[in-house]
Amino acid sequence: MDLIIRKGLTSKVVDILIEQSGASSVYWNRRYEIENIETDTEIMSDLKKRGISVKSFNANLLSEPWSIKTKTGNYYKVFTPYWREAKKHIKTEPLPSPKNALNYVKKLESLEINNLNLVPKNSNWVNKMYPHWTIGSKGALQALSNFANGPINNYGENRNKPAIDDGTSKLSPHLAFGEISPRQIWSFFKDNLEVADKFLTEIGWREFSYVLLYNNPKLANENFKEKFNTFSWHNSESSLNAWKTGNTGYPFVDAGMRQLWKTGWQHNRVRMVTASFLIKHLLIDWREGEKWFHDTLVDADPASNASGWQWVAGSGADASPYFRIFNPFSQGEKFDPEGEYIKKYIPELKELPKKYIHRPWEAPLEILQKANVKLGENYPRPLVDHKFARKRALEAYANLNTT
DNA sequence: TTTTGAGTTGTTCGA
DNA sequence: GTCGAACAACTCAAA
Repeated sequence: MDLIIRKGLTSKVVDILIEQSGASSVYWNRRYEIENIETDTEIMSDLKKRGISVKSFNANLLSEPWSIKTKTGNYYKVFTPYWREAKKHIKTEPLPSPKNALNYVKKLESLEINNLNLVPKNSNWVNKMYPHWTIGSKGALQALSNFANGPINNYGENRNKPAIDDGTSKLSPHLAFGEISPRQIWSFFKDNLEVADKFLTEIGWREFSYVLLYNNPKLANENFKEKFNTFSWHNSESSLNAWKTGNTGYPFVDAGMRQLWKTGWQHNRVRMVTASFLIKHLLIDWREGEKWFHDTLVDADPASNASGWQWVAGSGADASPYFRIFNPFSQGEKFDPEGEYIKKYIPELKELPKKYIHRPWEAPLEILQKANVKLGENYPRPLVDHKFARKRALEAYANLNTT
């Protein structure tokens, strides 16, 4: 059986395929963004009217977002009780493979994937990403097995250290593109649920994010908590650009933003720090960060990305408390004590001793000179003072409750 | 209906 | 250097 690739308006393409193949049934896997739900619902009802059998399935999630409910029948808005309940409903046994392979009556015409211009030709940024990822389900299964054969055992600790390359599973892009399903992952660990618990909880967050997105289709655009609608975000194109390009003057933040630009991915621990910096140190609207991450991440997921940004902003369900403002250099000192992560993505700082690598602005001039660091020239000074920014954010968030 | 306990990942300050 | 408390008030979920 071959994969048939077609291009065009979904409803039309499906019609043409039905006609060409003589199909009497159409099956697909469900999607959860509002536009896709609408498209799929429309096509489903149209096909049914014409006597064609239609079935849709869940291949993307462990549980359908509408299936896990509180005692009063509402969807969960707090992760911990959600996950406690959701875990009870997970079926660990995958379905058996079909007995008979599907056969087409005749061979159908297909577009060539290489002719679709899916990958930009006249740019070098895309080539930089290939070494970091093996695209496709083979790459996904390989990543899963590599992770299960070792790193999972130290996941609780190593997942917070961005310099450790295999501290996390790196499965996110494979999940985002459907190259692996969460049920395959669950089933893989079904005899070691205890060992994998911390990791599987992260899969749980992905599930929970889909519950939030399904029940709040505008999760990426509108504050989950309405009181945030009056928050007056700062509008600074130059600060936003400094953040995007990794030029805030805080090495841990900048390393993260440069990792994102270079590899299409950013370590989870660092995502929290860079997001917190944009929102709380710069007071820039979380939606700006959400958009940038959505554009640049190879694992960009409409549910996880939106709910993650709202969580950091404090505007989301079960959100991070207002006083949780990450310190952009002490996070680095804590989770990258040797500065290896910094050196990897900011080579300009690689000669700096670790004592100063997370806060070069405090280094004596002679040490900076010896390390060939010229603040304001080959590496920026801090965009904002941490103490000042922290106080300013706390006041802005306090205002939220009194207005 | 009311009550109760809890809520991913932090930082700072002062004893 | 270590440790506990404070940093607000609110909403959620279950008993």
